[in-house]
This record gives sequence, structure tokens and C-alpha cells, in this order.
Amino acid sequence: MADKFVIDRIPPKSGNGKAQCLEPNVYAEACPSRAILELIADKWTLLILPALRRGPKRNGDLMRQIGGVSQKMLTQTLRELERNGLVARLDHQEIPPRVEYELTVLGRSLADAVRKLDTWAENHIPQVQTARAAFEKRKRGSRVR
Amino acid sequence: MADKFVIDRIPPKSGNGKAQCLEPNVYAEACPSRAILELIADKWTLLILPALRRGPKRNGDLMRQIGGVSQKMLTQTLRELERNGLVARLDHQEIPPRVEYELTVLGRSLADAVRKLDTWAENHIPQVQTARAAFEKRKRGSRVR
DNA sequence: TAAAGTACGCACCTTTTGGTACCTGTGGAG
DNA sequence: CTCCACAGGTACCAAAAGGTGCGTACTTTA
Repeated sequence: MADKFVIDRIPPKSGNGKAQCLEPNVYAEACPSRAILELIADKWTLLILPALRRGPKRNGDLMRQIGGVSQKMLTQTLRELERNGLVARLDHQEIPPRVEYELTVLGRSLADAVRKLDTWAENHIPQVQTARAAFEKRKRGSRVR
Repeated sequence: MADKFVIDRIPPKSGNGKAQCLEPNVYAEACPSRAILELIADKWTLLILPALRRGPKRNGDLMRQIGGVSQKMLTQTLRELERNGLVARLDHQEIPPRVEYELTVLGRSLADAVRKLDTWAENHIPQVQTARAAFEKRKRGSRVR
């Protein structure tokens, strides 16, 4: 029975109320790693980071490459990534303005892991669609008339 | 200059307006893989999937393990994961009710990749915090008085 | 007899998110 | 001379997300 409670990392055991977690653990709400995870758990972050893996890109480049992103969300997400040290903003101080965004060393290490999620999504479309169809069928079957 | 436009996967080139993407590509808004990515790009999904890697767990187990999750969000997320074939719901048809959730084969393949993001967050807390401090400092420095 | 645990569903209401439109100021193209 | 591209900032507003509290139906424990 105790086997049920075996998890990836030991939970905080917060003896005091602060729970500042000496051993980092995303499952603890107060652990800083949780905030970092929430930064990653974002649609646009998951697209922007891999998009920058091949080298620096400009605002307009990213707008064209990432379908459906608005100027507001692109800027907002890039700022957050810059703030957390994942992306560097290179302002060439020219007129007309020329700004490039590129991954930092820190950002690159994350972008590679994120790209794997993207490729997973791309490679498992049929499996997910089949599962969805089966789920709908089950739901319909269990409906009481 | 054309080098700037080299990306991970070739963009849609949508000749017609539908852009149903024969070659799966998360950067294309209409590609089914984008919807799958949006399912993954969720705070609770990124915690629940790795939490189930060690075997089936019950609702209450997950509530205790995942700090800060509400009953509503837990159930809602589990339903979505079940609907997409990543998690299986095992109702033991007992009284009092006993329900277990476990990864499907499909879910397991994703959970391993997701767990890497969690560990990344746990292992890079100091780097991110340093970057944040440096960012704030730069902002303050560039303020006009 | 009463309370607590199990696994939710539902409704209400607040917070957050994100889209749209409009503004800057300059240089180059037509 | 006019329009566009560049890289945004700002404000407003609708939509979505998500927290809280209550109800269900049954059993075990105190």
C-alpha cells in the first residue's frame, strides 16, 4: 500500500510553514521550480523556444513562422523569456530599428527538451485522434436513454 | 539572408486556404499537432503525467501529491488526458467508490519527455534567479530620471 | 447518531488572459 | 508625397480560466 505513494521526488514534508524546499520539487507549490514550470507551461513558450534553436531571429521572422500568434503575445512572451534568462535581446541600435532574439546557453538547454514535446505532438496525431474517437464512442454507449 | 528562415520543420506553404498540413507541423495553426501541443502546454498536465509514471494512482493520492491543485482542475485535467488517450480511468465499481488512473502506452511515451521539463525546472533554479536579478538591475539602470 | 472519506458534478463569481485597434518615429520604395 | 515596414507600447473589452461552496450516494469509524 505504501507503494502507492512512491513518487518521482520526495514531497516537501514541510515541518515549518514556509516550505522553501531545500530539495527542489515541482510538486511543492512554494518551490521556485514550480514558478519556472509555469513559465514553460505556455503555448507560445513551447513554440518560441524551439523556433530560436537554429539561430537568432527578428520579431517579424517569428510572427511569420509561428501561425496564430499576435504581436502582443509574441512581445509579452519574449519579455518573460528574456527576464528569466532564456532569451537574449540584441538591439542593434539602428534606424529603422533592428532587434534580434537568440537563445542563451541556459535557454538552449531547455529548448532541446521542449522541441521533443513538439515532435511528439507532430508524430502522434493519429494515435490521439483514434483515442478521441474511441472516447466519444464509449461516452455515447454509456448514455442512459 | 535566407539563412534566417531556416527552421526546424518546413512551414505550411498553404497553397489552398485550408492548410490541413500533410507534413505535421506545430507552427501551422491549423495542424492537428497544434491542438495536441496546447493540451500539453498546461501547468497541471505537466505535473499529472509524470506523477503517474510510477504506476496507477487514485484521485486522493494525486490531490495530496500535487500541491495547489483544486479538485475541479484535477478532475478536469484527468478527463482531458483520458479523452486524448494519455490516461486510462479504472473504475473498480466498488462501494465506497475506488477509481484509479494510470498512463496508457501512449501517455507513457509523453510522460517521460515531460518529466525532463520538470527536472530541468528543478535543476536550474539558481541560474534563473540570477538571470532575473540581472534583468531587474538592467531595467533600473536604463531608467531615465 | 453523527461525522468523515470516496469521487465527483454543478453553479456562481472573480481573476486572468488575450484579441483588436490605435499610437510612436524613422527610412526607403513607388 | 504617400505608403509601408520596422519594433514595439497602450488601452479597452470580451472570453476563458479557475477557485469556492454545495449536493450526491454510500460505508466505515467514533
